[in-house]
Amino acid sequence: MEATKLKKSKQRDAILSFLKTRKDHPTADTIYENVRQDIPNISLGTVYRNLALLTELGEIKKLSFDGSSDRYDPETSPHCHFRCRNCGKVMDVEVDGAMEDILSHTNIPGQIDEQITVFIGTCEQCMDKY
Amino acid sequence: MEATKLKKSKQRDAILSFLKTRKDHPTADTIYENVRQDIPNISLGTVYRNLALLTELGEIKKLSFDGSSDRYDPETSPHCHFRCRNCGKVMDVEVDGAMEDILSHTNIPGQIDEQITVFIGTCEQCMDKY
DNA sequence: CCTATAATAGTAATCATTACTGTTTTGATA
DNA sequence: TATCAAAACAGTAATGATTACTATTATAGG
Repeated sequence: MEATKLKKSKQRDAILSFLKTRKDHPTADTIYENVRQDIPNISLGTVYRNLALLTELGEIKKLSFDGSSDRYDPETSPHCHFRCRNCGKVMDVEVDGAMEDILSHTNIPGQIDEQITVFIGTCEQCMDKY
Repeated sequence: MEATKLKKSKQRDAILSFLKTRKDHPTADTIYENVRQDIPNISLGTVYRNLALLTELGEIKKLSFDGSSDRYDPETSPHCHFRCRNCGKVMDVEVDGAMEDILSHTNIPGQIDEQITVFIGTCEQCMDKY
């Protein structure tokens, strides 16, 4: 399996630089709608293909949640997320040190590459509403 | 919103009791194929509807992963999972104490109902293969 | 038994994502 | 700068898991 040579594309650049302006983990469709402001005839397939490629290259992270579209995160350093089950919002969560601790408590056979932690609940704004 | 009165159904009982025999977190389709041995004309929609109902009742847990079908877990006490990115297998992981620790390291605004932790990597069997 | 309604089987629809196809862009080389 | 293979693209069709719909059947209270 030969490593295929990467060629630059303005579509990919636009997708990545748009994502870097956002802290709200947008979906492929949101990215599409926004990048379309600059590149009107970009196709949704191109957005998906480049998001997959960027994820593979480790430049971004893909976040999957129950029952909703995948989201994309420009922040690749280890951190975890909080998701509001009322409004669907996804926020970053700091967990200084705790991520390493958890590994010392487990006994998993095999090799661990990645750890995903998501807190599910109700965000402040949605708490205030009801 | 009136609480609708639950009526028993042999389909739901069969789904739940089948799931309780398994430790491998089967998908809706696997559950369907197995329950079909006993109830040949059960429909896939019935399986999905009852899995959703049982999840809502808190009798089982639904597990969502990137790129694959949802899985269902008869074990409702807090624990986390390991997923092999090679073969897709999902295993239970013990994390005595560590789950509580992580919360003390975070500072989330809002109310937390649930914490999901998944380790991604390569399982022992798949490591041996290559 | 009667009746209201929960639950069902079977099928159709939805929706996010991926695959396909013919065209355009990129970049290495002459 | 002209040539050429491969990467990337736009546009569209296909996929696959899940949900919604509809007419029928099963459940349970009076």
